[in-house]
Amino acid sequence: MTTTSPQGRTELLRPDGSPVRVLVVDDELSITELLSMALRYEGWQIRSAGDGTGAIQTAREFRPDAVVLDMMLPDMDGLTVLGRLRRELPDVPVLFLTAKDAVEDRIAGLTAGGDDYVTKPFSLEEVVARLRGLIRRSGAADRRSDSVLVVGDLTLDEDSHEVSRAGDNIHLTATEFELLRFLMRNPRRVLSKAQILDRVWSYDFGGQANVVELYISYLRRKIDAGREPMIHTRRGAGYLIKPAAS
Amino acid sequence: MTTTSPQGRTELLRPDGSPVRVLVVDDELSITELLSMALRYEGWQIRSAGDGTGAIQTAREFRPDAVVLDMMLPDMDGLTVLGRLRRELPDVPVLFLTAKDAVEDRIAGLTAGGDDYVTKPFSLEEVVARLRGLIRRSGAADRRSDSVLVVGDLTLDEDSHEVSRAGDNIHLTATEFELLRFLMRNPRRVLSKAQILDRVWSYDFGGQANVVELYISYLRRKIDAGREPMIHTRRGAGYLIKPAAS
DNA sequence: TGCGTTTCTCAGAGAAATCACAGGTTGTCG
DNA sequence: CGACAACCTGTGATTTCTCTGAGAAACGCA
Repeated sequence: MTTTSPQGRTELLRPDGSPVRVLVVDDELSITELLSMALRYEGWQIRSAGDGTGAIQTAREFRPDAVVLDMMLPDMDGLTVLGRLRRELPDVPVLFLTAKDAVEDRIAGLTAGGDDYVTKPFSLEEVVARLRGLIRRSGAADRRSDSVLVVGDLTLDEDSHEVSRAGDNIHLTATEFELLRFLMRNPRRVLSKAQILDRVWSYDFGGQANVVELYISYLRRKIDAGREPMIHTRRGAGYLIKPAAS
Repeated sequence: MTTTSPQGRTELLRPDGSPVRVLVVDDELSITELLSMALRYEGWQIRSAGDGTGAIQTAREFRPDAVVLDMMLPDMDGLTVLGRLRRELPDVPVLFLTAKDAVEDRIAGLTAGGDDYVTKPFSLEEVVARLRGLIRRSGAADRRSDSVLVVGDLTLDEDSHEVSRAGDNIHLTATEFELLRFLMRNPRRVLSKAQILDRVWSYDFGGQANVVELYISYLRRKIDAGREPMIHTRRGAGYLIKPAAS
């Protein structure tokens, strides 16, 4: 089931109307806190654990609808945790966190059951998007929820990664896509450059803050080109997207 | 009966609308878990057993619509298990798992009765496809479900392994065929290289991830050659297939 | 055993994406 | 109106990703 909150954001809910529950497992406190904050902001209920033992215990009692699991834990191997987790909750989808260079060996076979993974350092938008995808496909959330964001005549499909405005297909790069997704998931709301940087770029991004301006500029060229603009600047505050009319 | 899930995937269901039930029998825990995960993701109900005794017991109580049976079990011969299984469930189709070099006439003889087999190491696509075939033919699922995938003017017959585009027959190698089947079973959805590798290549594949690129390249040569392309790259995300128009 | 086919590795070419930098433009406020 | 800050965007260097040819190894079959 989906509902639309007063701010215009669409939330995933479970069929009985209660919030989705997510368990976050990582040994770095900074990561669990970063994730917990971001996922709570999605309206989900979050618990976290710092090791495998804690993860199993919490899972047993908390019964999450999805799990975010770092493959590198202090007390036990990620695969072991996965196995025990599966024994407790056979159908829960898992989003793996893994170091970029470890992708080749350990991850093999893990996405086969419909699970997914992101590599560290990740962007929060990416994690949230993938979790939403997992939860949606697992059936923990209402099946009616779909993967298409719509603002005015602008459309973004999270499954096919297709974007179109007024029927015209628009090609976006990966970063442009994530930025637009973030804007469209928060229509009519001003998002500061800092917020955008925090959500769309990876948490260890150390570059100039004006990448955001740059990418907004790219997006405008592709989306607003010769049309009624949808992306607006609020000088000193940030950016927002809204339907062209109004 | 088949229904189409929100992702556009087609699911097998039993005539009464309940999910198909599959029993997985293998002594290696990693294999039963891999299979359970993948088959659950198909929307099926899974039970597993680690030896012949357990298999018989579980079968008696679980009444599966199909069985995946490793021929090499610790406590008894695969044929013995099969015999007892048949006593419990005379009509249930069986998918044998067997080591590559052990493909004797014994197996060949057994499959004459409508059963089937795959050799280890297998790919999940192969197991799923064969199971779907067995279940479909056994009548446990609705007969109307058929074995032809269609995307635009591209057609793939899972039974005859025939592929054609706009009427022209296209010869594919085994790997090309499985890759295309996976793409066509998930049309208009971006599939990452990791997902493709996990589903289409065998679970013990330890090679370079760029085989996927290579085989996509092969497929394009055969399917898109001189035509409107159907296979598309989403840089940084993966690949997807969709009808040429649109 | 020998030959054609298939699978896969490797590596280089090429294309695309990302980002820093810097000069130009616009808006705001005294 | 002028000055400053915020914002926009062209240019190009660098990095990353993808494609594909060539050939080695494994396989299947006669």
